[in-house]
Amino acid sequence: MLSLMDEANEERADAMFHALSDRTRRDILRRVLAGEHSVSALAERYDMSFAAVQKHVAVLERAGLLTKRRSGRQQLASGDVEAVRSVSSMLAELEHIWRGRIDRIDTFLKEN
Amino acid sequence: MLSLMDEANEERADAMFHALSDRTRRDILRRVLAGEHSVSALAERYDMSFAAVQKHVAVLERAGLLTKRRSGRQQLASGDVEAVRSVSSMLAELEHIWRGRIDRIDTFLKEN
DNA sequence: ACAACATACAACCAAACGGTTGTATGTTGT
DNA sequence: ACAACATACAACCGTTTGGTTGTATGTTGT
Repeated sequence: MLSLMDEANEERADAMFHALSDRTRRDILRRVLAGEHSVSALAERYDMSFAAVQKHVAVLERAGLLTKRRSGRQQLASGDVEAVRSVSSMLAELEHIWRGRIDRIDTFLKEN
Repeated sequence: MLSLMDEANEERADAMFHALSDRTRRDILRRVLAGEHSVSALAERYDMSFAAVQKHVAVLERAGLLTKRRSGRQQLASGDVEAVRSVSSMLAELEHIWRGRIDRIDTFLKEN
């Protein structure tokens, strides 16, 4: 039960950090967090094929970092700030682990 | 000048997010944030070869997420919380971009 | 001195990644 | 109806990734 949820969380983490590990994808994410953009509007901004940009958008979508909604023949992509926050909270957990270590050191120093 | 700094930052971001995109590496990072561990002590914890774990440690080190110090024949790895914070601040920048969008929407709604 | 240990690194391999081109499927405007 | 547009997706290709084994180098304790 617990390990299954952890497994799912780790999988989400894998997908999110992987999605964020590419420059073009981070740039796309900035644009779609600032506002809705169609896939072709996004593609115009980069020096690569439409298909390449479309794949990057798909990676971000699979990671949950953006969602798409249809508007006529266009697919409008929009950044999901909640997903960004969930990545932040994973990092906050890491910082929390570190703080525990520092607290242990402080306690040791004060008691000796 | 500015673009060179951005280039360096993007490269750091690439390395950090890539380092964080692997389960085993995130787990290693948790351990070394909690306290110093030798590479072989870390390797004992995982169902893979010593060399594989050593490579994971090297990836985390190149990304600046951990540092090593020699102690006799051991190499003690320690997590760098500042690097974790710098990743957090990249995400905070994304959230800031999103907030700008929301503010623009709010302003529009109030003025109309 | 030397055996055991801790680490690093090269060479190799299958799988995944980031890009390409080409094709299929909807949607729009005339 | 149909030409143009917007998107999706398959097939392919060179590079990178995450793993392996084997070997070299340094350090320790007896």
